[in-house]
Amino acid sequence: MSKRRKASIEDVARRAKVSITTVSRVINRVPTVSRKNQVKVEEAIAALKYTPDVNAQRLARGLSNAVGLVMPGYPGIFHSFYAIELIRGVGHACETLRLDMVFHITNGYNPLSTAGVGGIIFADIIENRSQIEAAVEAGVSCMVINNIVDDLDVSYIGVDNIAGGRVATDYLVSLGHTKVAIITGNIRAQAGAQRLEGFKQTLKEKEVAVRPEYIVEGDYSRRSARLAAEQLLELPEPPTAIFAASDDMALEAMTVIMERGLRVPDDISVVGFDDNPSSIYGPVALTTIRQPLFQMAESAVRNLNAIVLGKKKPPIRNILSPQLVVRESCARPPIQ
Amino acid sequence: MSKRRKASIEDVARRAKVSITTVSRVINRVPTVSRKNQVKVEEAIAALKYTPDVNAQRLARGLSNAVGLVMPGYPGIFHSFYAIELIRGVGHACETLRLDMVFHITNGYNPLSTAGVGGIIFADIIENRSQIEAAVEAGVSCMVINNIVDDLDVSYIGVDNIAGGRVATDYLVSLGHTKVAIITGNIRAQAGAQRLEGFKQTLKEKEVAVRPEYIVEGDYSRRSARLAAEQLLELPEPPTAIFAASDDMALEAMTVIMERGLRVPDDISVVGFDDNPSSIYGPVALTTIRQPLFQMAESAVRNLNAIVLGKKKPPIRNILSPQLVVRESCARPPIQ
DNA sequence: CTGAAAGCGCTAACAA
DNA sequence: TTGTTAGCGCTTTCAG
Repeated sequence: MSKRRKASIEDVARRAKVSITTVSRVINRVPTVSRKNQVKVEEAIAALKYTPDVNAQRLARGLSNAVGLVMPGYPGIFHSFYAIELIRGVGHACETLRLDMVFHITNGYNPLSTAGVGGIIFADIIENRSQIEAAVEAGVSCMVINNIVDDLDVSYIGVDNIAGGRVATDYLVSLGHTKVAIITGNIRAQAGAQRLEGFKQTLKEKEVAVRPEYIVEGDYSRRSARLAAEQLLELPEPPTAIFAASDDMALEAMTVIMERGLRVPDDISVVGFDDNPSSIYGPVALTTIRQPLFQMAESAVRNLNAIVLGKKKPPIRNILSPQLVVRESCARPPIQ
Repeated sequence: MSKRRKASIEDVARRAKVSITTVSRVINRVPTVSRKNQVKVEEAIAALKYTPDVNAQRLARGLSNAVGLVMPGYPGIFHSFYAIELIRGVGHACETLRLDMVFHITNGYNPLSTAGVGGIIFADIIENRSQIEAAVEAGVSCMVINNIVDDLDVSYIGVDNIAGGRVATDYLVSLGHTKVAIITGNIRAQAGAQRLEGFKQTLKEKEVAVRPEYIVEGDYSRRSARLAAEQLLELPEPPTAIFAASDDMALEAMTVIMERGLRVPDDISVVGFDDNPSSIYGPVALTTIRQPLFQMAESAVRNLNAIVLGKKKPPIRNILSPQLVVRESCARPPIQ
């Protein structure tokens, strides 16, 4: 392993007997290079196994081809379909746009090293806005997913979570349920809070009692859902329908229900949120609210990139409508 | 939003009435700065909201404070405890070492942009070695997790997967099982193949038949485990014990078993691999093989960093012993 | 179509 | 303790 210094553009130029500029041109696919030089340079590059130094490129260009993805590091986040889909989506978009994805798992408080990235995607939940404020202040373009931030100069894309909560709840009520419970997501985050809000709104409008004991807090983890479901089932008057703020939690709730010898949907109806494909494979396919996470993430990257490149003017704001996907986990309530 | 150009080190120097070098010194905490200048510079930095340009730093230092994490993007990877723990571990270590984590999800074939990172961690499965070879060739330090690569100048850390497979299988056999099946991991990856290898070795040594129909291939996803478990249970002579190459798969297998009205461990024993905490919460706590993924990931980052900084000489190679964690999912086989 | 030269913002000798 | 200066490797005017 001769630890020879990495070849630089100068080495290539020398070897190809052209100027550094010409080499730069072929690297960047600038068309104004003669076929002959083009070939010479490419040969030199191959021979020297030359790869451009991104740091030098970024410095010279004054632009970074990296996008930051920041996610809160609370327990369970990584076990959520939600987070995973966003990572996949961002990762995929970065791959096709040849962007680096700088991934930050954060507690939400530590200052972020916004440095070195062209833009930042704040994914998932933000309990605390200091990081995003700092990023805006530092002049870095920001894109927020699933969290409406109208008072800052940032873009966002997300689903209408209040509407999502409403659609789910409305469906359950329309089936005839009056004892409907919710296992919430993290309610210190906007998405979780809004899903709950939609739930309450609909119940009120339909004149169905909103019982405090039917509102139990989860955090998107299966574990929290198990606890929540157990708590719900042990109630003197258990609900006949449960809306879980994520499919993962809905799945776990179904498992708990079945473990107790009850049936879904005969005894208890369940609706989830996300449209996680794995919710099709269980014993009972889950009725859910679809939010196109992967696409949202991809779109976030593309738009952010366009902003960074100056091709679009921020803020870009995009709220999608969540959609009910009816499968097998809901039915009319059992007759008393 | 006055899009004023970001303050540079020169602006700070001018404002603090010192040289650029002095500013650089306070940024980098070089002790030889007078208290007075120190304060002046800090004030200027605060006033200008200055943050160093990492690209310029990296270029000047000839060193990148970023580490790459590359993971294969095959379906299901992100739903695995395995991948998640590694991401968390790497992320955590990066956070404490103030390193950027550049995350690459790859198909294993596309050339990696190794550029711009000080070192690369290849996590999880590598079906194809071209990327790692390219990285080595490019002179980037590499650290491979859970995959022994002795013929390349790379470091690795991992668990002894053959031993893991042996321990699990041995435990089952020692309980008296003779009809023991395996749901493998991705066997195109070393870890998956070795777990299977350990399984076979032990069976042979203990003179228990290795039946082909008892070896069914999974890919660490719950879905694949469900399919595998169903296939196993539908055999004319179903196994009395199942070793799944991940806890996720073991959990899914248990679910399938229970759905069919069979009991764990009374009818069928199950052992997993990982020691995923969520395998404690189900109806039957899972017996499993522990591999300290989070710690392995952290250690990978620390060692890699030490190598990049020249504080340790590669290759650093570290194979840990997996450990059996006995809980409730295994018992003696049922009496015929 | 090509090349010379001026930076990009910072670090690290080296001198003072 | 401080400042001068020469790069780090690349892009990008601007002339030719």
